[in-house]
Amino acid sequence: MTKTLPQILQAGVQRALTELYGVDGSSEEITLQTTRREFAGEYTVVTFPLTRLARKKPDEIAEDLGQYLKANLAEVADFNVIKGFLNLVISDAYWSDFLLTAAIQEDYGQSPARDETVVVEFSSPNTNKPLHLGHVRNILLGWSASQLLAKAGYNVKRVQIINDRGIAICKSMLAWQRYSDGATPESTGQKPDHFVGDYYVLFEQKFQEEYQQWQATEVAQQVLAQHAKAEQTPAEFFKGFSKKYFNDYSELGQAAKQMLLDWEAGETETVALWRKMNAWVYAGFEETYARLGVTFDKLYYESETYVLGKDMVELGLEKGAFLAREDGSIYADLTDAKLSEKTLMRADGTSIYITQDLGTARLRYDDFGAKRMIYVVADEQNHHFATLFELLKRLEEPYAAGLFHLSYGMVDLPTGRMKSREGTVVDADDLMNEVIHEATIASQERDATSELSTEEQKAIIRQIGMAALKFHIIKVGPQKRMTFDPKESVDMQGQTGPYVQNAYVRTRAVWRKAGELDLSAAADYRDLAPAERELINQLYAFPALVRDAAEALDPSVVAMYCYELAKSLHKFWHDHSILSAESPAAVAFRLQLCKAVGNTLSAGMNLLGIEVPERM
RNA sequence: GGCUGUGUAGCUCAACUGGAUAGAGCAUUUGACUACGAAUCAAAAGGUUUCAGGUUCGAAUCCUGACACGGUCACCA
Repeated sequence: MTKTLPQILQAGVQRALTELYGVDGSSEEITLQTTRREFAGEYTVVTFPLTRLARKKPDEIAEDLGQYLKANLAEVADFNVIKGFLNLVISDAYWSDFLLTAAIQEDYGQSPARDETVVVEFSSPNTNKPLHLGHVRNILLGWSASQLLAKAGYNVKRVQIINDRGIAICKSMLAWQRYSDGATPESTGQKPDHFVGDYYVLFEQKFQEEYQQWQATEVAQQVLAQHAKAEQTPAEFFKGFSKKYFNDYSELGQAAKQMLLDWEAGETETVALWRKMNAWVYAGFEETYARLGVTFDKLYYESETYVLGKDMVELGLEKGAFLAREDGSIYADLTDAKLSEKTLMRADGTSIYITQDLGTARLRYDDFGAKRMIYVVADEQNHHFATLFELLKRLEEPYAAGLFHLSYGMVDLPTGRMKSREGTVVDADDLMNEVIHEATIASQERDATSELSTEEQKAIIRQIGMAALKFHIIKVGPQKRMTFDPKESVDMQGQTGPYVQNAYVRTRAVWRKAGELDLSAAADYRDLAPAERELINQLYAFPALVRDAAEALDPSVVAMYCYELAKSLHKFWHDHSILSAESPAAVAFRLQLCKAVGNTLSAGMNLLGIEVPERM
């Protein structure tokens, strides 16, 4: 392994401190950062922290260090001092050599494989309705995170747990049973997950109707009189009462709950219906996943995992990690970990939601031997995962230290929060159709691919539309709650996916035009232009950036990087000729530069799950 | 109320984890296609980083306290 520039410079400064001032500079006191764009140079030493050691003024230290580094390090060609900041200019020879030997490699940025498996769980939908915008953010994050980890050398397993049982799917089932008249996705021509989702919506409608009628009854008025607070209007009260109504009064609620019981009892007809409707949903999901370009290594089904975990609770009890109450229920006291008491098993021996998560974690460890597992789940479940991880830690599970909740903010619309009950949910399929539609219009205006077949054109347009959508979502840091404006998501100019794609397309176009050329002269090229230095410098940052992003599980930094690199390419393109450059050396060098930039843009976008077309 | 996240240009987001004059895009105004692709480039304008203290050479970033908006605090999933 050759040393990186920061390592070389750091060591150089350390030696300089010893030789010039006779002091030992520890690496913490040497702050090295990349130089801001408005100054000459690529790396900057901040000398303020060194004043105590050297007992000199910051700018004098900077001057001393600059002289020393320029004289003693081949990599440092020049320097300038502004206040206490020492800006170092790296030599053209170093950059040129780096570009032609390292950055040009096909797999540039790929870390060597390590013998460590990471499981990434994402998407994990319910099966009662189709995927929506919230899932899209989840899926993009999960996919990118897994790509990043793979690029960083990990062996990655992508999984999801499909929430295929429970009251929600029973609602869809019941509504279908009562109101469908035997309709199927085939008979109506609908996408099958949408078909099922429509019955879920229908159930809610029918339930609301029933609820409305009930509110006029005497029973309802009695309930109102007894339970409503002083300042509540009847409408307000009934709004909050709907869950209780569902459980205690509703005929539809009773029927749905009965269906759940039948399912748990393995009643044949119910199970058959459940199978049929879930099969429809899976067919629909598969299509959506395919359009999004994601795949999974293993699917877990809640219907199979929901019974797991009980043995672990028992084990925890034996170990003394968990406690039993007088009624026989089992709980964990997590108050010393700033969490609350958490019940893990009811007195009747039935389990709680979190119990199955214990079991599923163990199941995955057994399946993959992974000591790191990442759960991509929205931040509304922060507390749940904090609890889950604490429990696994107390059970002394071997993978407990490697658990991570990749928590992300939920997606709002400009009009506010998405609410399925109010019908404001943005459907994933509709969204994709919309961006592809916009890409079609934009493409027609430009007419740059008309010599290609219709098939090829459609494929490119799909890639452009999906790039716009994905980039728009993934560029926002995960932790941040984001506002999704559909109008902005179809933008194709400025800080967007298509902008990056366009930069890539340019690097390909110039190579197509170049044909067969002798590129050996590239190494003779001297006097790099600022735009060239900028590009190479950015390329240089890529591997470390990928490693950092993988460690932080933050794809948004990769998105910003791709944008910045594309921007530099566009500027370079505008300022310099490539094929008619001033010398054969310049032509060759710039072509190689284009190749390296193109490769890196492609690799970066691939990390985000975004394809780059050859033309657009 | 406890815990937790967020608050930066009109809008959507950055800021290398304490460094230089807080940066991009969109929108607005203006300029550049007879060039290897204008889905591009260049320029203007836009800020008391929610507020008040503190820590130090230096704060959007760290600490304290407010304020605003989310989330969460089940023997629900």
